[in-house]
Parts: sequence; structure tokens; C-alpha cells
Amino acid sequence: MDKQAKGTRKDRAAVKADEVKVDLIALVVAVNDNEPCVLTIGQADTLPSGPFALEHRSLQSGLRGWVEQQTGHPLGYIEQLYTFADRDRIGSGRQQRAISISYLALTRKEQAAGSRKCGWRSWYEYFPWEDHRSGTPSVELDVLRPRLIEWADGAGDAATRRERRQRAATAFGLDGRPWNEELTLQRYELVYEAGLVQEAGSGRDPTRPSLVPSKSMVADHRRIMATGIARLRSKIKYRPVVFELMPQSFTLLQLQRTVEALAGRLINKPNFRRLVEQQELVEETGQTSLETGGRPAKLFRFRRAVLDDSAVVLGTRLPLARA
Amino acid sequence: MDKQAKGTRKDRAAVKADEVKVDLIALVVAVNDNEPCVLTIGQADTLPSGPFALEHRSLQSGLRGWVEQQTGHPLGYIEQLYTFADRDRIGSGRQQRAISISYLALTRKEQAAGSRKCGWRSWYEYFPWEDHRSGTPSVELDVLRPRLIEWADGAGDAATRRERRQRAATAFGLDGRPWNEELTLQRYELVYEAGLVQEAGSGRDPTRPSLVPSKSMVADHRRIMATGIARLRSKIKYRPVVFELMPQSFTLLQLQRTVEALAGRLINKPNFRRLVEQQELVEETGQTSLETGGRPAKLFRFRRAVLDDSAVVLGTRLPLARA
DNA sequence: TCAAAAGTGTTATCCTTACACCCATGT
DNA sequence: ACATGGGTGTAAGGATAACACTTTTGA
Repeated sequence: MDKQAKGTRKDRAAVKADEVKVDLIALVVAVNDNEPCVLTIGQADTLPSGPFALEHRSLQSGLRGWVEQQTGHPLGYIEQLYTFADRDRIGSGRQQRAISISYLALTRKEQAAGSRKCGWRSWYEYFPWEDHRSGTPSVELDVLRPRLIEWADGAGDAATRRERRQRAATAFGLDGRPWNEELTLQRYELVYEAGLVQEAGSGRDPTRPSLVPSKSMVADHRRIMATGIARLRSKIKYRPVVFELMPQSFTLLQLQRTVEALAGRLINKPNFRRLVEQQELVEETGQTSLETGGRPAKLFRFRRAVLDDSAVVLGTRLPLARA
Repeated sequence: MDKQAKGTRKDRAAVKADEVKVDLIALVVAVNDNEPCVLTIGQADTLPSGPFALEHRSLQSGLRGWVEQQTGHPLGYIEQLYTFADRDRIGSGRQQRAISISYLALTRKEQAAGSRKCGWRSWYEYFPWEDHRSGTPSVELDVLRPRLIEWADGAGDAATRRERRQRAATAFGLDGRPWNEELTLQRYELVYEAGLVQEAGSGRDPTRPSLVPSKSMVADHRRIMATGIARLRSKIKYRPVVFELMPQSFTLLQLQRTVEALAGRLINKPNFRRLVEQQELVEETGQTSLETGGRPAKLFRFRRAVLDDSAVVLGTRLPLARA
């Protein structure tokens, strides 16, 4: 099927190596005022990135270098997202191959220092249909769903129509199916395929506005973001990564609000507390917070001990609040 | 901390691009006679691989090309595992950067055709301690565990000793902890760090034999294998990927034995059947198998319909048999 | 008849979910 | 007093795990 690569293992050393340009791209996430935010540069439509170069000791240190230089932000937790080949770019005269390695990083906003031309944007500006904390948002109900169904029914043959409706139904929880917050990537793909959003510089008509109001990004950066959101929403359920986004000490409600911000849905307070405490993820600091309104709350800190214990199941299941 | 990368975004186009060699590496898995096998070339210590080159339309098609050429095997299901930078290699006189992108692929053995210099090896030849289908294997009890504890206790300071014992305990299920089959990578890392296994051409003493009897591999191929095993063991629990390894039609026991081969542990028959059937993963073909011994078994086929339905939770939880 | 594998039924237990309710503080 | 958030108790329902038991074939 595919054209065969030439050359056997033997002469691999002999042929001129096919060299490739490698880019590192970072999706840096923090939660500020109960909003999940990503770090952007330029017109808030580009993720920090830069080429993997000789002076970098490793992929991760290269990434840290670029992000720190472009945004002034040091990175803590990092995990790899995905590696993909870009559409061929044209170098100086000859064909140029390029691949991108994307990463997910978690930090706290405060650590910001040099405010170069960069900023934090709520990820729901790019994915307004992903925020279900106040119920299904009207963008989804009034704009997305009707247009998606239109698109599905506009397919040539019956098989495609059925397949499209099926995908839309599972991705958006139609026909009585439950909403699944982890399907962010599938939803983005649907919306993109249906032509309801456009990206900058992707050879599509730049004059026609997006049919669904949402902020676009350069190249496939928004797709990388969707991948990262999905990964994070899944991961908080089985690994204690939320704490990378929390300050040293926090109240249980702050923790809950952070998880809700990421998941895009509300969770049940009493059950959440029990879950967190019984798993021994946190311990009391002994102090209390003199919050806005209400009875003072105990302050907690993350029990670093569980990280040793970790590599094991521990995590935060989500006791969702009923809809 | 890390040395900063030079150059700002502006002059990225101007500087000579740092070009890199990109290798594609495949971990191809099949299950034959209830043994999980990987496809190897050479002395059974190398995974199929080759450079990503200009003529490849995409990363995946490049991978397919190399595997088919080196082993004669066409690939079906493929998923990306991990991308890492190799230790610097020396090119012709100048420093050469290289990265490897590893993939996990699932097939059936029968599809084999050209038997070039390649073969199938049980993955338990490389990881004898991972097979708990007949209880904890003696390699682990008699060799690994004592030596690991020796290693842990041999650490200089008390903190390191504690940390090592802790890691060993969770990874191998010591001190009453349960065995977790998904921790394959953590176990390999421990065993490697403790110097109980060695790999070919990694600058370590090649005359000293491995302390734990097991087959070694070239460079970091065995580590890639550990990553793939862990990924697969985790994935079969929430996505119906086992069926990529099954023939068109099969009995429920065959399905069970395949899952057991991958997981490295036995599962409870009645509960497994119920699980599979109630999730509507399979449907009867109407025929029965005239097996080796015993009452004839109904044959089933995978319900492809669930793949449309998919992107959703469906999968195969493992109702383990008690130890 | 026995071995071997195919199947079915039933129970105890735990985890999750839902929800009702009381406590402490500021305005 | 009441609004706001902190915090506890409990009961119903579903999923899982454990295991006992019946059925159908070939040797």
C-alpha cells in the first residue's frame, strides 16, 4: 500500500541521513480564580514553542528553556502529549520535513515573573462548549447542536449520515446518553470536520468567520490543546496531579473548585471531601482560612508521602453532582 | 537551571535549523498459543525500526514500511508509545542529534508471510518476572526479591534505603501489598537500576552476565517493550483492543486465555464471560468449535458495532481469580 | 465412567450516589 | 436572623468477587 522505504538495515549508515526539524510545543496549564488557563504568546493564538537544538540536554530541558525564555515562566510538572509530523514545509528551496513534540505542563500562576508578550487565557475561550459547570452552555444548545445535525444530515449517503449522527451523539451526549467530559478531542474533531471552526493559516477561507463563536489558534495548536484537556481530565481521576496546580495550602473547597474547573462540571461536595480524605491525599496544616463569607475553613496541604506510595492507583475519582 | 536556548522567536527562521535524525521503532505484539509475543529481528534482540525519511507520507506509514520490509508483516492497529532523545550519537565527524518515536502495534501471527531474518519471541523471555499465571515465578521469589532488597539496603544513607524499599514494595507487591500487573515499567526500572539486568551496547561490562536470567536487548529496546506491555495491560481494561489479537471467530475461553497471557495473571471464568457478554462486545456466529477435549464451545465474533459506539468507556475489566 | 471444558445461578461485600442535616462565622 | 460556606451521617442501589453447581462432549 504505502510506498516502500528504500534501503535495508545494512546500508542505513551509508545513505545520507534524512534529517528533520524538530519543534517542541508546550501546553502550560494553571487554574486562576476557578478558571483553567493556558499560557499563550503573540495574539493569544500561539502556544510557546521552539526548535529542539544542539545545546539542549534533553527534550524536556529544551522545552523548559523555550517556555522560560518566551514567557518567563519556570515549569514544574511536565508530561509528553503526542508527536506528529507537520504537513511538509518548504525550507530554503528544498523540501523540509518537520515534526512536533507536544507536552502538557502544570504550574501555578503566581510564579509568573517577566511579563513578556504572553498571557493567560481561559481554555473555555477556545472551547466554549466544554464548560458544563452551569449546565449545558447555550452555544452548544443553540448553535453547535443544530449545525452539527445539519452537517450530519447533509452527507451524501445514508451510511455516512448514520455514522456522523452516531459520533455526534456519543461525543455530545445526545439521545439520553451521558455527557462525558473526557471526549474533548473527539468533540473538537467533529466541530472542525463540520467546518464550524477554522484555524489561522490553515489554507481555509480567512474571511468567512467561524460559525461557532470561539477563539481560534495558529496551525494545529487548538488541537493540541484539546488533546491536553482530554488527557488532564482523564488523569486527575487516577493520579494526584491536581496538586501541581494548587498553592502550598488550600481549603477543600478550593481544591474542589479547581477540579471542577478542569473537568468542566460540578461535583458533590460531601462525597468529594470524603474521597480526598479517605485516600489520605491531604493533611491538615492546623491553620484555618479567614475566607470570604462563611465559617472558617481548615487549611490542608498535599501529603507528599503519597508520591512515594504512588506509581500506584491513588487518585481522585469524581463524585459528580447530579444534573 | 538549564542552559538557555539561544535566539528569540524572531530569528528562528534565520538561524541554521538544527536538524535531527528521527527513528521509528515498532513493538509488534501478537498472541500465539497463549503466549504474548513480540516481533524481533537479528539475534532476537532488536525491534524493527528505521529512519523517518522524505518518501514517507506520515510517521505511521513510515513505520509500516519499515516493519513490512524487515519482517514481511503488514500492521493493523497502531498507537504511539513515546518519543525520546537518544544519547548523542557521533555522525561522520560532527555531533549528531537523534530522537526515536516508538509505537505499539497489534496483529495476528498467521498474517506472517516472508520469513526474513525475524521471529516471534515470548515477551516473558525478556521479563520472566512478569508472568504470574502460575503464581509468583521462582525467578522472582528466589533471585529478584533477595537481590533487590540487598540493593536497597546497600544504599549509603537511610533516606535512600527507605525510598528504595518503598519502591520495591509497591512495584513487586511486597509486605502484603497486591501485585499490580500494570507496573511493568517501574519494575524494569528498579531491576535495571539495581544492576540486575544489562543491555547490549550500553557501555556496561559485557563480560559480566546478567544476575537475573533473562534475555537482553539492544540499546533501550527492552525499556520500550516494558512501556508497551504496561500500556497494553492498562488499555485492555477500558478499550476493546484485545480483538485486534484474535482471529475472526473464537471461543470465550480463547478470548480469556489471550487476556490472561497479556495480563500475566489468571482471571475468573464465569465472571469474565458475563462481563464480556453483558457489555455486548461479542455476538455468536452460530457455529461451535470442535476443540481439544470437552464439550463443544460456541464461537463468537467481535461486534464491530461497538467501535462506532466507542470513543466511550466500553472495555474489558479483569475479574481476577483469587490468589 | 471419567476428564475436560462449557456454561448458569446465587450470595456477600464493597463502593458509589444521593440527599438530609447540623455547625460556625460575618453582616 | 440569615446567608455562606464548612462539615457529618446514612441509606439505597449497583458492581464485583467468590464459589457452588449443572451440561455436553471425547476417550
